[in-house]
Amino acid sequence: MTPQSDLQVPPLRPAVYHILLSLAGRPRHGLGIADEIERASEGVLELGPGTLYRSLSEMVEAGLIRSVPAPSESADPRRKYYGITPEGRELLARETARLARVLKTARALGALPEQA
Amino acid sequence: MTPQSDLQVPPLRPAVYHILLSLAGRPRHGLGIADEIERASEGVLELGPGTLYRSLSEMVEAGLIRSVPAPSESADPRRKYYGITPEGRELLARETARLARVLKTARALGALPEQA
DNA sequence: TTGACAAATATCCATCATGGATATATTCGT
DNA sequence: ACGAATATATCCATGATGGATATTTGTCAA
Repeated sequence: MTPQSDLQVPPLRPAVYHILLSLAGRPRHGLGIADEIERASEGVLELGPGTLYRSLSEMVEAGLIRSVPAPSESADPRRKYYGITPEGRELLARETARLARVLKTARALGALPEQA
Repeated sequence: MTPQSDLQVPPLRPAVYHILLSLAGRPRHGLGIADEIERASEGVLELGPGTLYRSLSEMVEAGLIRSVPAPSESADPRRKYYGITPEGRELLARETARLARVLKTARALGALPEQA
């Protein structure tokens, strides 16, 4: 009965978190987001088109990201660019802080191959 | 056709990762694992009984954890204790290292409320 | 000791997130 | 202008999750 995922509070779904992260630096368009996520994760994370465009719609609806005009350099008008909103940045910060606490715990337990 | 989750390679499902983490320090029994995860995450992460016992079975099957004799202090023979295996510890280290890289990226983008 | 309650494990089911296939439109290169 | 490629969008089968429920077993007090 209660919704399973709020999209507004941690823990964030991995797709939502990595989309926010990929937009933290600068606006990107749909496939550019997917490419950046795959690049940054060294191929470990792949975002299918279903998850990608569904997540983008939900995140716009939730006010985490919004449509922005295309950067002048890009001429292809098919691309829809998205930028992170202050709300999205706030949520990204909260989830990142949570991850940092998890990692701190893991480090304290010696759950790392080396000091990273 | 290809299995969606391998359970042997990152990215790990959150349930599997946190179970491994909760067992890194010492063996625990089923509900003790769930309690520890909820405690360590300050109530953010909850593990339902479905996910808990299903994950435990899969992880034993995959050789990530194994049944261990109960610590002497505990008298209740209903409890089944699990300990992490070397394979589980190795996987935990790999996934933790991946998280560390994600966090490093997030920090570089200023996606943290403060230095944590 | 016995009866009531609580704890622990286990299974079932509805819901929802995911990835890939597919569809559609539009642009680019030649 | 035409074919190929790009980008977005939707659909569907699969799988992961949480909670309800079931079952067993132990604890505790009277």
